[in-house]
Amino acid sequence: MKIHGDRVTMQEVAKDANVSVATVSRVINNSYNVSEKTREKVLKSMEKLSYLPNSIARSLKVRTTNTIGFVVSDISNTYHISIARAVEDVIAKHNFNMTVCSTGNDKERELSYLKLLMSQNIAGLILNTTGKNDDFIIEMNKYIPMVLLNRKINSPEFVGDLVGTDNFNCSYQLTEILLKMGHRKIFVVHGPLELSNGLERFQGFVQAMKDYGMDVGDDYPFKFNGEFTLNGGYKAIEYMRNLPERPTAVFSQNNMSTIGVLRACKDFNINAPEDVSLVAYDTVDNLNLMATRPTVASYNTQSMGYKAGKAILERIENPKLPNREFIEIPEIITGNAVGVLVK
Amino acid sequence: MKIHGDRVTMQEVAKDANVSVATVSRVINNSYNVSEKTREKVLKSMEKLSYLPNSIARSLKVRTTNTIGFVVSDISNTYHISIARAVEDVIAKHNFNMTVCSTGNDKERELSYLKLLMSQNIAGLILNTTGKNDDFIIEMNKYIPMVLLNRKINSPEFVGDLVGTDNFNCSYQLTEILLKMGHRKIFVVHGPLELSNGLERFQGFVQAMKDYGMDVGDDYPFKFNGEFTLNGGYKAIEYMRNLPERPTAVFSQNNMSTIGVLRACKDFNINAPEDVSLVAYDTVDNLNLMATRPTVASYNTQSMGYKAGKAILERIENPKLPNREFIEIPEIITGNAVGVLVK
DNA sequence: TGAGGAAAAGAAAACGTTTACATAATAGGC
DNA sequence: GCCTATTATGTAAACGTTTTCTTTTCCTCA
Repeated sequence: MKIHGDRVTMQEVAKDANVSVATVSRVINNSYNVSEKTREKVLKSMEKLSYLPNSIARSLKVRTTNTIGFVVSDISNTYHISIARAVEDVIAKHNFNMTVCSTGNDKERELSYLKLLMSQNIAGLILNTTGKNDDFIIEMNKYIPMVLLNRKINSPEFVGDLVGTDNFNCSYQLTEILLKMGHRKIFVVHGPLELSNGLERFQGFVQAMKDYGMDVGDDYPFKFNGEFTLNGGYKAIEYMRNLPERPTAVFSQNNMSTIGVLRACKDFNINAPEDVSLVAYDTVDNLNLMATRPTVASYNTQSMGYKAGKAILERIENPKLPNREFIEIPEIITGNAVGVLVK
Repeated sequence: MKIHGDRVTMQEVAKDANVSVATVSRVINNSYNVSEKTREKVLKSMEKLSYLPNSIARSLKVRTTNTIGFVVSDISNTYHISIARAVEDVIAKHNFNMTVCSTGNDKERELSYLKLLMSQNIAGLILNTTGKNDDFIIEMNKYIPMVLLNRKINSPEFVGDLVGTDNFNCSYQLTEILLKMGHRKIFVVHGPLELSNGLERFQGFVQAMKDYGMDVGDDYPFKFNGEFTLNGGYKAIEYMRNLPERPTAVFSQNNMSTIGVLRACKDFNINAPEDVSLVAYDTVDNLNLMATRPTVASYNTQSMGYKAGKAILERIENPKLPNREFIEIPEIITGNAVGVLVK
């Protein structure tokens, strides 16, 4: 628990350069009132002693850090990590770094991470929330600039930006692809409906169905909450197999459930597009190398991360920026797992 | 740049509870010398004011933080991120969090990240080094406990652990699979030979070839430095196409180059195993869903991350632990892209 | 040459904790 | 009830910076 040795401090640099610590501080933060001669002297001493500033001490004084919090349901989800990677690129240029946290959509875990981050005085937060800690987040938001990822916070008090996708419309569009091909019995593997993105995607599906004359009510047989997880997607297909009537198409509403769906189809020998057609919200890793490729709505996660990174930096600079929304447009990539329904 | 408001401090809690700050500090760190009565009183005040400790101030005093640095070439590489995820799970239980950094194998970027982390007084570092900043790392290592990932540091001064794979033997083994099937003209897409893992994998290949009577010298025609990148893997195949003589098998030595190889094969209509057989070090995402599946040496990255997380915690607790090595055993997964050579 | 002002440098307080040390309160033993 | 040993609490210094306020040094110009 104890650091091995003792690092060299400003005091020592000051002594070595025969100036006061204030002067050393000034050359480090290159403020203007320091003569060229002493600046060089100090720089030389810093070099000689290989001085490294203590960010902790600095942070205590200036009351902010160089760290951005990045809190998502699962950092190992390629969707999230590729956003994170882009964020990193943006903020690294400003000498920021990034603490990443996976909540697993668990209320307690999210809360404890948020508290930890807040106690660590992070400069800003990029958050894909579980939706279960709105009260705390609103409180935290009074101190920490925030950018939301995909999931909104239901409160007028929230101040910050949102980077996300057009859940409703994109979902509508994907559903329509199937509908236009004649599919009507569409099995939807949706996500948690408490989450704004889960709900909106589901609603997009419902609306499209409605517009084509299908009513998706409580008794609609072809739906399953896949929880946006791999396991959930797998279970959805297991469930589907046992239905008295088979759907002709499957619409999985996020990348993880899509992978689950694909694995289950493989395991149970369900072929696409012969047995079912497949469409999916989000793309999956190595899609172009896969044997069975659903038609997907692919988002440019790099661009999303870039925007999120830029947004949080701007918001740190100016915390009272008006709320903004950055909505990404998907690219529809047609796969080989979708076919016209032949009756 | 300025935090919105002012958070509540220990002073205020002390005032509210009508005790000294020392007492508040004591109940927070629940040291023993505090009566049940005042403990309750303080706890109540903390609750009432929703007090959150200031980790920065604490860190300044106790000279350590709750943060682990995780520095790898590319955090969005599924291999790394899934290790990171496991590390996170381990350390989160101890109320640590993790700052992740991608060096892109760039010397300067790695150096600036390491300096930043050191100035931030991280408690420990998990490092997949570029191999280009050994001097600084050795210096840093005097202050910060370290666990290396896959790539060694060439210095007797280094104190820390290594979590890695048995590069030489595993590479040998994969090569031998091809050799036993009759392949002799094996195209090896290796990594940077300055890196310990790059070199050892290459050497494993060379040794296996030698043991089967093939000499892989400077003039061996079937090799290409794919730099452990996707692009590199792709270029390797482009290069291979233009060789006067075609190899009968390809051995790509990390996951990124394997993806590059697979994409290139697809683009150039090179079929496996008809045209070439494919083996690979590391597995790739969604392998089981892919049309062309190389035979791979798959590592349990979760277990590796678990070990790395555990190791760093132990080392933080006790910095003068002897150096340790945790070498993971691969699972060979036979794919459909490997075939016996028919002359 | 000397006064005045600008520029450079220093002294010291502050950021919010922890902790060694000092003091006050309590309990136990007679 | 008094003394002592113990436990509980308080005081103040320290962690390594930044920054305000002073003081010193250096010019410029009459």
